[in-house]
Amino acid sequence: MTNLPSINDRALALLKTLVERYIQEGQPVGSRTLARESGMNLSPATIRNVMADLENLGLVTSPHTSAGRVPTAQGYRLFVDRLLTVQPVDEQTVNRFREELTGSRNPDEVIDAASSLLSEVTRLAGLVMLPRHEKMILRHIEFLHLSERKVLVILVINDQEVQNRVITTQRDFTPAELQQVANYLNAEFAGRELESIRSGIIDSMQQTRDDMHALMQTAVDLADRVVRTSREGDCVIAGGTNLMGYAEMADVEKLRQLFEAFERKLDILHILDQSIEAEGLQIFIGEESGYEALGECSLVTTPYKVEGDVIGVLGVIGPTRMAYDRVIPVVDMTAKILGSLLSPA
Amino acid sequence: MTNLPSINDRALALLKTLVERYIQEGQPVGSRTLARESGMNLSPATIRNVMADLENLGLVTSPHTSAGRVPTAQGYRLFVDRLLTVQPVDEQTVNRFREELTGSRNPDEVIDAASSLLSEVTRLAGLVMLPRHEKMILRHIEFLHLSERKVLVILVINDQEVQNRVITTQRDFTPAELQQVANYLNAEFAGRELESIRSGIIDSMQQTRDDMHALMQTAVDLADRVVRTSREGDCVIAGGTNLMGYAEMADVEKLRQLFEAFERKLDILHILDQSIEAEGLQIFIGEESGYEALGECSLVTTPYKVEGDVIGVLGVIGPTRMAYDRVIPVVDMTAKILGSLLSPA
DNA sequence: GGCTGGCACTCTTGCCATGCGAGTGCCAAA
DNA sequence: TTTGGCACTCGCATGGCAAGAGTGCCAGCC
Repeated sequence: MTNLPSINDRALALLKTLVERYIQEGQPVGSRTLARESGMNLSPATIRNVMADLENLGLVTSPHTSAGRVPTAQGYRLFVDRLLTVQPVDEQTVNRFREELTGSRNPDEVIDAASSLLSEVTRLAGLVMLPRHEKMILRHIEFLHLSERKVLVILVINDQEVQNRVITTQRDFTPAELQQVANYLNAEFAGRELESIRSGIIDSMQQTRDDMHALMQTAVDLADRVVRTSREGDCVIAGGTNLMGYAEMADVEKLRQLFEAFERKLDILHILDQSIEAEGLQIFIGEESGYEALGECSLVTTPYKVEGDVIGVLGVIGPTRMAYDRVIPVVDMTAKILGSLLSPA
Repeated sequence: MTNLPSINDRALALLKTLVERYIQEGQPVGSRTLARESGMNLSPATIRNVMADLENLGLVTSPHTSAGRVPTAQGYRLFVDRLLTVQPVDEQTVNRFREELTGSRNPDEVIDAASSLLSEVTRLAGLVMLPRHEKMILRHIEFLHLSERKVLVILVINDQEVQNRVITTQRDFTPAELQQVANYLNAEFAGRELESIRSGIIDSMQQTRDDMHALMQTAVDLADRVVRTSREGDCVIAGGTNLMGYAEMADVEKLRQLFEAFERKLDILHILDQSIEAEGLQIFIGEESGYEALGECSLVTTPYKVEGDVIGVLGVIGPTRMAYDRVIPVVDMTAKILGSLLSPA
C-alpha cells in the first residue's frame, strides 16, 4: 500500500500543532483547542474531520471516545521525520558543555560528565556508551612487587587507559626479576595489538626460564580479560530521577521496570548497539525499541566519532512526549564535543 | 521522667508480636488478630487495654480511629533494642558471599560486589562506603611519554590502589628524562606518606634542574588531588529498584526524593559517617536519621575493619518495616567477610 | 485489681447513581 | 468543502449508602 495516500499539507500542519501542543501540555488535544491554536481559521468541525482522517492513518488516537487526540508512535515518527523544526542550542549551554567536559582530564570522567550534563540540560536521563577501541595497543606493562607472591600488574593500553590487577604468583619473584620480565615484555610487545600478543608470547616461551612462563602467562591472561571486560560495551546512565515526575511515569510498576532496565543495562546497550551502525542521529519512539520496559519511552541517540571513526554512542532516554526540538540539538552537540575531546591530539 | 514506668513483660511480648506481624503483613494489626497470634490466651478486649497503654507510651499508633495499631519509630526502637531475636544466616548464603566476594580481585570490584549481594539477599538497597586509608603511602610512581608534551602519570598508593592521569607539560620531555625523574622520586619518596611528600619535594627543588621542577610540581599536584578526591568518602549504592514495590514507597514523590538522595549521596554519607565512630552495628529508624527524604526508611549499618581498625561502613537501606531479624545478621556477616578480604595479608 | 463480653461509635472501603464538562461523530445545509 | 447543530459517549467528581474492621468504654465476674 502507498504510505500516506490522502495526507495533505493542511493535515500535516494540524498534526504538527497537535504534537507540539501535546508535548507542551501532556493532555489530549481537542478540536476546539486545535482550531484556536493552529491559526488556520478553521472551525472545530472541520478539524474533527481531519482528525478522523489522521486517526484512520494511525497517526493519532483518542484515549477514549471523548477526550481529544494524542499522537501515536507513528504520529511522532512522522513528526520528527518531516515536521520538526529544531531549536538551536543557546550559546551559554554550548559553552557550559565545553567547559565542564574539558575540565575533567581522565577519559572516564569525561564520559560521566557528559552523561550528567545531558541529563541535567534535557531533564531526561543521559546515556553514554563507553568508547570502544578498534585497536587495543599495549603501550606499557609494569609489575610491582607487593608482598610475598603478590604482584600488581599495570597495563597501559592505547593512550590513556590504565588497567591494573593484583595477581598471586606460584613463587615469590624478586623486584629485579619482575623488572626483567617487564623489560622483556615491553621491548618485545609494546606497540603491538593486545590480540596478537598472546600468540607472540607462546612462541617466545621457549627462550625464557620456566618459572617466568607462569608470570608471563598470568600477564597474558590479564590482558585477555582486559580485552573482554574493560567496560567495553558498558554504558553510563545519569539522571534517572529526572524521569520520575513525568505524568506518564506515575505508575510505580512502570518506573520499576524502567529502572531495572537501567540497572541491567543489557537492553539499553542493545539499542545503543543498533544505532552505532547507523551514521547520524537516530530516534526510537515508544514500542519501536522493541522492549516492553521502554514502552512509553523514546531514545534520541547519535554516534560520536574520533578522527572520523565511530567509537561510541550517546543520547538520552525519556518519555515519548519529550521536547524533541530542544533535545535533538543538545544530543548532537554533545557528541561533537565529546568526540573532539577524546581524540588523541 | 522514668523511661517506661508501667511497661510489663506481657505488654512487651504483645508489642513484639505486633511488630513482627506488622513487618510481615504491612497492615495495621487489630486486637482480635493479636489475641489469636500472641498465643497468650487473652481476649481482644484485654489486648485493647494494653494497646491503649502502649499508645500512651508512644510505642504504637493507629492511622485512624478504627484501624488497628502500627509501631512508631520508638516502637521499632524498643523492638530492635530489646525484643529482637535474630535469625542466623543460613550456610548457603554465607558461602555465596564468601565465594562471590573472593572471586573479584580488584578492591573496587569487591566493594561493588558486596553492595550488590547485600541488596540482592535482603531485597533492600545495599550501601558500602569506600574504605578510607589512614595512611596513604606512595608505593611507586611512573611517567609515560604519550605524545608531545603529554605525559601519563601513574601513582601506586598503598597496596592496590592505582591512580592515573594525563597531564600536559610545559615542554616536551624525552622518555629518558621522565625515567630519570621517576627514578629520583621513587628513590626519594617511595614508602613515605603522600601528605609529607609535598613539603619534601619543595625542599629538594634546589637540587634539580629548573624545568624538572614543573614536572615534579605537577606530579605533586596530582598526588594532592588523589588525596582529596580518590573516591574517599564516596559510597556505592546498589539495588535501589528493590525499594520500589514496597507499599510504603507507592508514592512517586517520595520515591523521587529517596532516589535523589541516592544520586546526591551526601546525606547518605553523612549518616554513614556517624556510624563509623560507633563501634558495632547501628540502626537508624525513620526520622532518627534526621533527613526528610529518608522519612519512611531505616538504615542498618555496621563498620568493617581491617586489622582491627575501622576503615569503612556498610549496610542497607529500606522501609522502616523491614525484616530486621534477617537483615541484621546479613549486614554483620558481610562486614566481617569484606574486612577480611581487604586486609593486605 | 485484672479480665472479659457487650455495645455504641468511628472510620475506611467499595459501590452505585447522578450530574457536569469536554469532546466526538454524523448529518444536513450553505 | 466547510460549517453549525445535535445526540451521544466518556471520564471524573460528588454524595449517599452499606459492610467490615476495630476501637473505647462500661458493667460484671473472678
